[in-house]
Amino acid sequence: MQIYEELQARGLIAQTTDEPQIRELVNNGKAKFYIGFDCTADSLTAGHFMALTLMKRLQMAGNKPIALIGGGTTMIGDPSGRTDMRKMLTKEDIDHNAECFKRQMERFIEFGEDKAMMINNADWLLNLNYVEMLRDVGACFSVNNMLRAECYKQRMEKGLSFLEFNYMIMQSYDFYYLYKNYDCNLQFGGDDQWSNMLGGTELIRRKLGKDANAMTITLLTDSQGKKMGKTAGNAVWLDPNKTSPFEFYQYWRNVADADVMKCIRMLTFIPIEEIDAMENWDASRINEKKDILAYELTALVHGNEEADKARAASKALFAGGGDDSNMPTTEIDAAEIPDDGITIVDLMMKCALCPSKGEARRLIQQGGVQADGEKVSDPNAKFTVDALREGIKIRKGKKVFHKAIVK
RNA sequence: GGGGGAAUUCCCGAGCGGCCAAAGGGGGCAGACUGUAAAUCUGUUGUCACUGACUUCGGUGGUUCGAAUCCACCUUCCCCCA
Repeated sequence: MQIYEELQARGLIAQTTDEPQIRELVNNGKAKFYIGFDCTADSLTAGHFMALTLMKRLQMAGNKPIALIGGGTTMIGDPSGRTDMRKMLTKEDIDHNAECFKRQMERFIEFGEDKAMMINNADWLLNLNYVEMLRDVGACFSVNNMLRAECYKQRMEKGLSFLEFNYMIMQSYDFYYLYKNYDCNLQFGGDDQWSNMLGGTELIRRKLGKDANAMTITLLTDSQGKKMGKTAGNAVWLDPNKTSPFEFYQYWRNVADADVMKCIRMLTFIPIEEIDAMENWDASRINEKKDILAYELTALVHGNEEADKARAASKALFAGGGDDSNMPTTEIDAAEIPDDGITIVDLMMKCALCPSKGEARRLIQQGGVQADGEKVSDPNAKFTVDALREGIKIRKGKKVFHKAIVK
């Protein structure tokens, strides 16, 4: 099976400009494609992960990826799919974020001569001269068409600033620039980027009379239609300091039944044939599938060693017994504990298990807290320094485990 | 440039000068049921020294015994006209 067919089989392809052409390029390793990443935060997220795997897949098939860091476009802010304006980031923030992105990508994709490239669009966008730029490409955009674009639809109701309106032009300019200077003939991106990407192919056609192509990847949504890669509104980060490998593992371990196979297909590198075989597994093996998904992804992002640890910690906690040495742990200084012991509420605060004492109390009153396997029902229950020397396992709710230990 | 309207807690959104820590919904968290799933039901959802106190309704002042609510100015956003 060739790469394009594989992408199809994995359900990754959403829209394409010219399918036969793209297929031809990609399958013969002749594609030089780019994917843009706007650096709105200091870490990539699970949402970017699919784009990274796509780059890797195509790279393995002999194509050349360009990772475009959006140091310039982030100055504008993409309004696609948003109902409100993004917070404006300072130049310094953006530079810092771009640097973080770079480090994370390097761990995942091979960069270097003849391999993959990493470029920052700040290099050309920030030096553009307004009038020159307008005369150069401004005439190639029809405001009438832009206003019809799907990506602005939501904002037409709530209001769209001129700043953001220009995002599409910047992104189009990127593609044009890369096409001219780097022979980049393809752009890939999330399906929400479709209109921005078409802006680029259109610009290239008008300016150079050449055809460039664009293809979007299916957005990873759960069975409820919500974007995946978020918990309670917070992103699942690829940076281990922001989302620990254990949490990362747990996120995927906890996906809904209905979403497991989809995630395995779209995100892992397990061969299609094996995945097809998994589809026929007995329903009772559903948890096995979730474990595979979680393990594979954790290993890809954090390495096998961390994935092993996360899996071991998970097994120890949920399957009972076993090794708990990988449980998230807070070390407390003995001096911080009063002579007659620390209350469970304070202890939970120390471990950052809840944002306020009130919430800790409520949790306890509702029976959601256990210490070393025993339900704690009194918010004033105390633990002495001696008891804590051995370490106490606190369990919050069903899934959050934490060890507190005095050193 | 002219006219009109809006800003409330994580989000949407109700709110009579005192009975407002502020309805309702969503989301979150916890409990029950389960399989670390989904669905469902229940509780809960500003902070703390928690039968009490304190801080919150875009900002700053003011009126009042008392202001989310009234007034002035400012900021931001939306709509209509140019």
